[in-house]
Amino acid sequence: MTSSIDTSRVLDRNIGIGELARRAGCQPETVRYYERIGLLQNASRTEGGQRRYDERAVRRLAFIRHARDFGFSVEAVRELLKMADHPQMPCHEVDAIAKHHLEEVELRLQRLSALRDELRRMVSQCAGGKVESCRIIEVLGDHRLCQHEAEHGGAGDLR
Amino acid sequence: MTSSIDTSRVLDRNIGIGELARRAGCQPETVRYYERIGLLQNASRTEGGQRRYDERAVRRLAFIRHARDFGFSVEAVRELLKMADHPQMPCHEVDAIAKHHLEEVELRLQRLSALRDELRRMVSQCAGGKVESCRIIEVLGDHRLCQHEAEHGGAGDLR
DNA sequence: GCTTGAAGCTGTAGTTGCTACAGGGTTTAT
DNA sequence: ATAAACCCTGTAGCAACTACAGCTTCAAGC
Repeated sequence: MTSSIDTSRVLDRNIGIGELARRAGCQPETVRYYERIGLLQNASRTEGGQRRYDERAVRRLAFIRHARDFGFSVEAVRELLKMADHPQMPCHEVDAIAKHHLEEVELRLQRLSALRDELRRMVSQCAGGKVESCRIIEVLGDHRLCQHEAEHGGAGDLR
Repeated sequence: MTSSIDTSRVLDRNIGIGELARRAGCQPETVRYYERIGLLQNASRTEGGQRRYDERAVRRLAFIRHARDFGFSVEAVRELLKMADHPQMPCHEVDAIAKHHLEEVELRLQRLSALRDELRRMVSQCAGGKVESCRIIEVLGDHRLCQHEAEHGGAGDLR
């Protein structure tokens, strides 16, 4: 929170990339990266060429970081920003992006919990003897030992 | 010479990279990649320089793919293979790798389900009006609107 | 005004685990 | 002999940063 007495005018254009990054919870490199890929517009510069930011930039970067933390892809964030920049637009697109993302998250959750079950089973069945008779190695070596069969060709991106 | 009686000997060394890949559920490029990074040993070659595999290679590749599908990193797979190659070793290391992986999966599950809840909340609260009053944009713009507070600096890798 | 240490600059390369070419050569069946 | 299918190497690309190297600038203290 900007507990400001005045400072606003002085500080406003006086935020360096380090402080900006710290306040939004990322690295300066990430900020420069976002600028390079166009999520942040080119910052104003000092005479010496260093970037200087204001509070608006802090909010924008925080928005980006927050959306990224929510797992939105950079491209989705780009869309969301575009919409956030145009408050008069109807928001069904925002909604669509979020819903689509929600679906993907739910899918990943399903896969991941199936994976967890299988791992638990593997781990619990390992008697702790020799590799020869290790249940984990066995299961990994023989797909038929898996409990759930679906998508046998590969679990896809189950990160 | 190639009398059809013992196909096993003839066929055994006669698996091309395409068939190998198909049987293990991946692409030829992936096989070459695994060879390059040392997960698969250098294949024997025909006079013309094409790779030829046997059944053992099929099993090894299937093991790798299966472990990867389980979300084990390539480095973890490398360890697991080393151990699978030495059946007389005690298997507690295998167990440790699997347990460690299980923990990570469970952590990801927790984060992901928190994320799902938040997304559901966001989506359900969006009234479908203008972006101006869009709950989703609001939540993304203001971290304090999140329900769960933990790890406020960023959710880390919550894919 | 000068010095010093922290912070910032650009550009490039690395990360993970593949995938996708381009531009050739080989195998196999007919 | 020829055509189709397969395979080769090497390089570049993907996402989303991160990590340098080798330099310059800024801000604060004296």
